[in-house]
Amino acid sequence: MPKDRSPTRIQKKNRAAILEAALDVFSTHGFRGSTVDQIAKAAGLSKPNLLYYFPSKEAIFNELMAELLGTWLDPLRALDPEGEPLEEILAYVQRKLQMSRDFPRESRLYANEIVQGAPRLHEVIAGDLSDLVEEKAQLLQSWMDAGKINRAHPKHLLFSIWSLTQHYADFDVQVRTLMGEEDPFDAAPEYLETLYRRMLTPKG
Amino acid sequence: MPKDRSPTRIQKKNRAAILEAALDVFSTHGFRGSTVDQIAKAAGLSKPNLLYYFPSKEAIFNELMAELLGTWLDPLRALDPEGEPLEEILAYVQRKLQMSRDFPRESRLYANEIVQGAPRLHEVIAGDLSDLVEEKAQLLQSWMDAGKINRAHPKHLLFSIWSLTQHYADFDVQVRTLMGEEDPFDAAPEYLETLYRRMLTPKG
DNA sequence: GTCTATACGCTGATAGAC
DNA sequence: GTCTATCAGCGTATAGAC
Repeated sequence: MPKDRSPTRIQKKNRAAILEAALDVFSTHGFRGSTVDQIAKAAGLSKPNLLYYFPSKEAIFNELMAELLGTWLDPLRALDPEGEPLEEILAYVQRKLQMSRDFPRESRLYANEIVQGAPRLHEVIAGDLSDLVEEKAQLLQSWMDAGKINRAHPKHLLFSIWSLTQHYADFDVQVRTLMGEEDPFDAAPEYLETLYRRMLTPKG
Repeated sequence: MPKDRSPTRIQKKNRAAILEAALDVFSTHGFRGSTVDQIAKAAGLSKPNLLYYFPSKEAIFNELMAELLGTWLDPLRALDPEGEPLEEILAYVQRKLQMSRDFPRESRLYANEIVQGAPRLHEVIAGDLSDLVEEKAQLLQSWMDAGKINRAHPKHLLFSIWSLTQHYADFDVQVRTLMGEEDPFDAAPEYLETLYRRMLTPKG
C-alpha cells in the first residue's frame, strides 16, 4: 500500500483510475459479480498492481461507497425550510432527476446494494439517512399543516420522489429499450413536474 | 435428469423446492452472487442431487425467469379498453402494489437483472414487453385524446406506475428501516391512489 | 513501483458407489 | 434417486524477483 506521507502524482492518478473503473464494474455487476481482474483491466493495471493500491476488493468498494454517500444526499439536505414549499419540492425532484441522468452508475451501485438487502449499508440507512429523513419528513408535515401543500404521507412522498427519479438510472436499459429513439430525459422533467404540481398544489 | 415420461411425486416436490429456494437465493444475491450450494441447502438437498434435477445453475435461473415473466405482465394486460379509464388505471396501480407486497422476491429478481443491464432479458424486453407497452400506451393516449384523463406522456405514466409500486418490494429494506414500526403497505395504497387521482382526473 | 509466479479456497459440475 | 468423492477452473490475495 502507498505510504501515508506523500502520494505521488502517479499514485493519485492510479487510485483515481481504479475507483473510476470500480464504479463502472461494481455498478454493472454488483459486488459479488465483479472481479478484481475486471476492475484492474478497466483501470489499465495488472491485478497485483491494483492490490498494491488497495488491500482488497472490499476496500475499493467501501471507499467508493463512502464517496458516494457523501454527495448522494446533498439534494435532500438542500431542501430549504425557508423556501417556498412547492417550489422547493419541485426543485428537489429536478435535482434528483439530473443526478440520475448525470450519475447513473452511482445510482445503480446504490440500487444493487439495496435490492440485495443492503448487507454493507445497514448502518448508514439506519443512521445518517434515517435522521435526515425524519428531519425532512417533519418539514414536509409542517408545510402540509400550514396549508402550503396538500396533505400526503411525508415519507411516502419522499419515497415516491426517490423511486421516480432513480428509476431512470436504475432501469435505464428497460426505459431506453421501450422508448426507442426518444431520449427518456427529454420528457421526464416535465412529466414529474406536472405530477407533483398536481399532487401538491393546495385545493386541487 | 429425470425421465421425460413420468414425473414422480418426489420429483415434482423436489423440483418445486429447488425453484422456491432458487427464487429466494437469486432474488437476494443476483445470479452471479448465488451459488448452487446455497440453493441446494435452502432446498434441503445436496449439491449433486440438485444437479440431478437441473443440468446447471443457469437452467434453474432460466426456468425461474420463464415462470416469472409469464405472470409478471398480467396486470398490465388486464388494463381494459372497455373499462372506465381512471378506475382502470387506479385498479392497475393497486394490483401492481399488491404484487410488490405478495411477491417481493419476484420483483427483486427482475430488478436485479435490469439494474445489471438485463444481460439475460434483452429479447423479452425488446419483444413481448415492448409490444405490450406500445399497445397500452396507445390505449392511454386514446383516453387522453377523449378527455377521459389528463394528458401526460403515456410511457412515462407507465414507468411511473412500475417505479412507484415496485419500489416497495425492491427497496424494501430501506423503506422498512426508515418507516420503523409502521408497515409501508398500510399507507401506500392510499398515497398512490391520491397521487394518480390528482394527476389524472380531468380539469385538475 | 511494477511485474511473474503462485498459494489456496470456493464454485460448478461429474463419476461412481450404494 | 441420492450420496461421497473428486476434478478443473476461477477468484482473491501474497511472495518475491526485478
